[in-house]
Amino acid sequence: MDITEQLEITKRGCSELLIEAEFVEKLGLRRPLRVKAGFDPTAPDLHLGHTVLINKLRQLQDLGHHVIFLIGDFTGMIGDPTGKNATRPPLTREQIEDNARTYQTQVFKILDPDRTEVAFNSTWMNKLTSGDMIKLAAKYNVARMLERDDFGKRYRSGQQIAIHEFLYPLVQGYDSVALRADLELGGTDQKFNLLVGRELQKDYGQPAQCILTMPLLQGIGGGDKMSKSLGNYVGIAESPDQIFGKLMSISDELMWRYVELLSFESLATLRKWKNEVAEGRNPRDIKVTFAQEIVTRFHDRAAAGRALTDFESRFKQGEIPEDMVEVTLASGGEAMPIVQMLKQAGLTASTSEAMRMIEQGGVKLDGAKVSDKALKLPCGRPFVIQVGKRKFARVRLA
RNA sequence: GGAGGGGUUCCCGAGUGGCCAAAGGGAUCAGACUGUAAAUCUGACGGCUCUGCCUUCGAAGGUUCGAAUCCUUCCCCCUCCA
Repeated sequence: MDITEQLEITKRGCSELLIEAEFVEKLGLRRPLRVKAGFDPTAPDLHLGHTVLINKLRQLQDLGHHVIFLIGDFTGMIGDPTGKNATRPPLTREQIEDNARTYQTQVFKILDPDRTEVAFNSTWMNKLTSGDMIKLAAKYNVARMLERDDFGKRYRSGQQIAIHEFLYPLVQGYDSVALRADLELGGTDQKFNLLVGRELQKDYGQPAQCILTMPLLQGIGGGDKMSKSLGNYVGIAESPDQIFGKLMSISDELMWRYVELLSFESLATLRKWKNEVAEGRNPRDIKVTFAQEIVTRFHDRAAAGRALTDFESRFKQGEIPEDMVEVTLASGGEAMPIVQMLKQAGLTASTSEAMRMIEQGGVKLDGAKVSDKALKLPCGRPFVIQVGKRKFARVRLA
C-alpha cells in the first residue's frame, strides 16, 4: 500500500501524530514498524473507549506492522501518577498474570493474536541494577518533569509529588528503548510520557519513536469521556442487546465520532455515508449498520441480527422483547402490591421510586399503563411489567 | 510549628434557630414530541406499610418547645506563612 494511504489510515481519528515527516520517513523503510502500546495491569474490563486505541493497533497490524502489546507490570508498581491515588496497593504476580490473561481474551477480539507480541516490562526492568536506574534517572531533570501538566499543577499548588512518581515516565520511556519502538500509541493524556520515550531513545543512540495520540472517546450521552464510573459506557463483554441498544441511543452528531474511531469501514465508505445523510438519508440507518458491526465484533453476526430484530420489535413496533428477565417472587400466596413487585424485581430502586414511576405513567402491566398505585397482583400467572422504555421483566408470584 | 477557610441530599452549590426533605444548576429518570435519538417542553429526583410517618446536612454529645443553622469535643480537607 502506498505511503500516503497508510498515513491516512494511521491518522484517522487521531489527535496528534508526532512527527509526521519522521513517520513518513519510517514508512519509507518498507519494513514492518515496531508499534508499541502500553497497558496498565490493573483489572481490565474493557469498554469501547479503551478499544479506540486497540482498533488503531489493529489497523496498523493490517498495514503489516508489528504490534507490541505491552503490559506494564513493572510500572504498575508505581501507578500512573494522577495525584489522586498516588499510593496504590501493589498487585501480586498472580493477579498480574490473571489480569494479563483477561486482557488477552478481550483484546484478541480485535487484534490478530498471530501478529501480536505480548510483552511485560518487568522482563527488562527487573534486570536493571540500581546503577542502571540512576543512569536512567540522570537522563532527565526536574524542570522537564514539571512540564508534565499534572506534575506542574501539583507542584505549583503545593501538593505532594513522591519521588518514585517521576520514575513512571522514565520507565515507560525506557520501555521504548528496550523494545526499539518505531511508533508508540497512547491516549492524549499520555502525550508527556510518550515524548519521554522519544528523548530517551535519542539518549540511548536510537532513532526516536513517533507518537500517535488518540482522543478519549465520549460516553454514550456525549459530553464526558466514556468511563465505567459515569455509567456512560458500552462494555465489550455486554450482551448483544445491550451493546446494540446503547449504540442506537447515541446522538446523530456523536455517531460520526463513534464511527470514525470504532468502525473498520474504510474512510471512503464514511465519506459516502456522510454524503448520503447530507442528502437526506436517515442517519438511523447508518447507526444500525455501525451497531451491527460492533456487535459482530464482540459476539457474532447471528447475534447482531438477533439484536436488531429484537430491537426493532421492541422499539419501532412497541412490542415487548422476546427474552427478558424472569423473576419469581415469594409472596406466601398473598397478592402483592405492584410497588413491592417493582422494587423486589429490581425494576425500581425503591418503592418510592415505583410510586413515582406509576404517577408519571411510566409503568406498564402486560402492555397497559398502570395508574393505580395501590394495585395488587395475584399469585400464579406471570405478568410482563415494563418500567420506562427499557426495563422489562416477567414477574410471577409464588 | 503558626494563622485562616471549609465539610450540605449523586456532583457543584445556596441556606446561619421554626415557613427545610433543604434554593439554584448539572447529572439522572419518567411523560410528550421523534427516528429508538438529539433539541425542546412538562414532571420527578432520601426512605416507608405514602393525604401520613421515619431518617438525612463530616462524627458524637449538649442547649432549646424546636437545630443543617447555637455550644463542646473529635475526624477530615484546603489556603497562606515558617
